[in-house]
Amino acid sequence: MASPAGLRRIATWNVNSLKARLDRVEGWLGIAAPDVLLMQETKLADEMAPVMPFAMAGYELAHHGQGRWNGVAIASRVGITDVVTNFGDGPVVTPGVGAGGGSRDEAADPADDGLGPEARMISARCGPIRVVSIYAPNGRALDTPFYAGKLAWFERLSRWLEETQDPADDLLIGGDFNVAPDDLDVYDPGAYVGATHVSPPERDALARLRAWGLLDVVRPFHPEAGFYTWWDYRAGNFHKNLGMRIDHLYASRSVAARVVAADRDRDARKGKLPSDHAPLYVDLAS
DNA sequence: ATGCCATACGTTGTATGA
Repeated sequence: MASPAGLRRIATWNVNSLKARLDRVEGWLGIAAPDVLLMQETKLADEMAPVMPFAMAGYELAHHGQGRWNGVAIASRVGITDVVTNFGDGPVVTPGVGAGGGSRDEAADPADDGLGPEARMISARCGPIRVVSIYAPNGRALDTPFYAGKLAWFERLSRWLEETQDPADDLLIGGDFNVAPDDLDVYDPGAYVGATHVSPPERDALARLRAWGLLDVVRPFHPEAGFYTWWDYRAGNFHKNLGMRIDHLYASRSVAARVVAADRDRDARKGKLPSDHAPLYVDLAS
């Protein structure tokens, strides 16, 4: 009799280019041995996704990218089925715009570079649960259309959950939310007054996700200050632990009840040419 | 020391990141 699919560890990592980081990601798979790895900022087109290197490591790879910016992926060694990208909205076709161009709709998508909608969401069933890998927009500054676009993107995420998912099911959503939910998640809250990542509307967007039926499954295991997932490359901020906790793993109640440990791997942020984010992971009871 | 920015695209620099 086959044992149930062994899903013990789920991780998320903003790799800041999967092409540039492939060796480090492969190395980390060998060290941390996650069963599922959610990735963000792969910065690859789908046809450039490193399917074979992941296969050699024992993982199937589902990738949703656009090329130069953004890009999200799921690697799994417990199966990948029922993949959904971009909330199932599919490619956006602007009516009346031919190959020769046409006016861009800045209000609808301020970051639209003409290469299609930004690749910021991919979801799949991996063994017994559905996972979602997300890369929320940065927002840049509060008085820009990019900030409004960030809030609209979170609304789209909430609406997708509300319309297509059931909080009673086994679900985990992880990634780079680009929001620090609490002042404890910022090295210097005073330095971030009036900035993105900490504004009440952004924090409300995360609260709406929790209200739908998701729980932060990392913070309960690490209530301490200074538990960050991102550090600016510049000014030795990593080495001074001047960072923010903006990567998160949120789980439905049934999954959250099975989480027995959570941590981030600061070692993966060390050394030459690291990502500016550390991987974050949870362990589930069998 | 964990050690003082990195990515892609492209060209002598620009956009982006958070």
